[in-house]
Amino acid sequence: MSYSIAEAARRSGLSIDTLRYYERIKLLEPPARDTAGRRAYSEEDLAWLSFLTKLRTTGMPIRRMREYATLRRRGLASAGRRKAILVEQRGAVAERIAELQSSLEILDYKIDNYERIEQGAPLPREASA
Amino acid sequence: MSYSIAEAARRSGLSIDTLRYYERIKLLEPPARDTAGRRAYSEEDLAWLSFLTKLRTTGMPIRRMREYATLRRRGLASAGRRKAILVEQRGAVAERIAELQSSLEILDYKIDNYERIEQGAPLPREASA
DNA sequence: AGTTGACCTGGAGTGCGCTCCAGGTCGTAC
DNA sequence: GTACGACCTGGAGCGCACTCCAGGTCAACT
Repeated sequence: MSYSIAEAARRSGLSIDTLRYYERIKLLEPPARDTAGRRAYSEEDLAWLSFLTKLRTTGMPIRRMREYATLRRRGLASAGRRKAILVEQRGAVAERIAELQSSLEILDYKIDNYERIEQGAPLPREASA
Repeated sequence: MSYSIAEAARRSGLSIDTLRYYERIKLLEPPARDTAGRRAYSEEDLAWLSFLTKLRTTGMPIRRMREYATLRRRGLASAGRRKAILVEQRGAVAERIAELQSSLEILDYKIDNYERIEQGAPLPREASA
């Protein structure tokens, strides 16, 4: 079974333009083509795309995904370096989560202040609100 | 007490260029000037800058921060709308945390696979690794 | 009086990650 | 045989958040 670019876009959640863009910048290996020269994505292509979109969600820059993609093409021998990239990214994600959690507290605090203002309480000392 | 732009940069963690940029785009009210026309940031300016950098950490786009900054200039009457912005941002941050947490799990799973490969285990079925 | 260094302005340039466009080719439906 | 719609290519354009630069002013130090 293979998929047109429109289908691949639908399934991956990426736009058609983005799929072609990812191919240009070598995030994707060029998919097969049908007799008319149109792209025909395989299940495997879609699995890779799905993984890529997950990496993107982690905030990994395209440059780094490209590195990973290149290593992947080199096969098993590159497994160690691919793992290292994922481990590094896991660290970055954990840090970002911590950062967001602490900014959540700040937001809560500020929102609280606004609620007190609504209830007619005095303004907080700091004027940065 | 007031601070030179270099001091303000050091204290806020922003670059001098970014401070001038934020002023240009109206995220900051123009700070006072000394007799030579150089910017002199007040404590209050720094407090606002510190809050801005926190909003930035939450991933709030500058456009939205500008909106907040504009409302702030309107004073107490705008408190409700400012609160709404913060509440919305809190929601966005919570969502982003959830997203990152689920991608952490995916990373863990992938890293696990690589560890099994290192131990000579068979490759996972899916080829997207 | 001259040099230094921090600052000033207006404007151009950068890297990222897409997104859009013009002009063209195919296969299918009428 | 022609109209349509999906696809193709190469390349330009865009929004974001800075970052850098040239050319100039000013106060302080030697």
